[in-house]
Amino acid sequence: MKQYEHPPADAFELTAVLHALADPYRLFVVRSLAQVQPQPCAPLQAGRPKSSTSHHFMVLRKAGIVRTEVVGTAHMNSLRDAELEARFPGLLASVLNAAENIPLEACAQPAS
Amino acid sequence: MKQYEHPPADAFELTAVLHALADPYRLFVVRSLAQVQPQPCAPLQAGRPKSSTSHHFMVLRKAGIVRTEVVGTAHMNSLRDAELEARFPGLLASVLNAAENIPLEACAQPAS
DNA sequence: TCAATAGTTCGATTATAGTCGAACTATACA
DNA sequence: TGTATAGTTCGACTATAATCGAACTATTGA
Repeated sequence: MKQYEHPPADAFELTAVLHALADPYRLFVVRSLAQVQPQPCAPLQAGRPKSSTSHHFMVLRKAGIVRTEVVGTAHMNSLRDAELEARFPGLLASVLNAAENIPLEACAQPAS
Repeated sequence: MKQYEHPPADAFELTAVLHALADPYRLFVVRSLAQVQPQPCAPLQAGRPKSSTSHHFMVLRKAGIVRTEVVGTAHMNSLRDAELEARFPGLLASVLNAAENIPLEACAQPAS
């Protein structure tokens, strides 16, 4: 049961985290995980092909925002919220709070 | 004395703000302005040509992070911190706080 | 009115990032 | 031992963004 590499919290880079959160679809994923955790990739695809979804999850993983555990055929994703909070206090919370005005579905759409 | 267009606070877009802050040089500008405010562009160039500097200030202005007032030949920049705080509470503060570990000079370098 | 200063705009170039189909891997389960 | 399911990897293409020199605009102050 091969698992993923995840950067340790002290290797998180602020600009990488901000960049990862600056994409509407990735923000949708993060918001969805904040509500239901953990979740596999499939229900979060929002109409994208699997290859695009996979790419965005990789960006989130490399930035340290998401942890992915392989459980059978499913890859279960959860937020590394405690580690992010320790490293960048208040950052994720303020982003999630700021996103609350935006309809969740609107975020999910592929580029218009 | 021609002035700039600045978006109203309720038109700020979260992803645009995050994208603007996700660039090392722009983060350097924002951190510098947080320390000394207002400042013209010139002392913040950090070795870049004027055209690059101008481009980055435009991104910051369009996102609503920076306000630029034309005063004589100088363009005085300041953070729209109160408006950002009202629109996205805690966001700018947590980014500035998170950036404190990073040496300010390191941010300023053009891409390595 | 002329030079100097501060910054913008333009256009070209390059680099980075997103998108997608197709082939591939790994697990589960019949 | 198939076959279905979940997700990755690869490679090509496209879109977006950064970079920079050169020409331009606006203001100041001699």
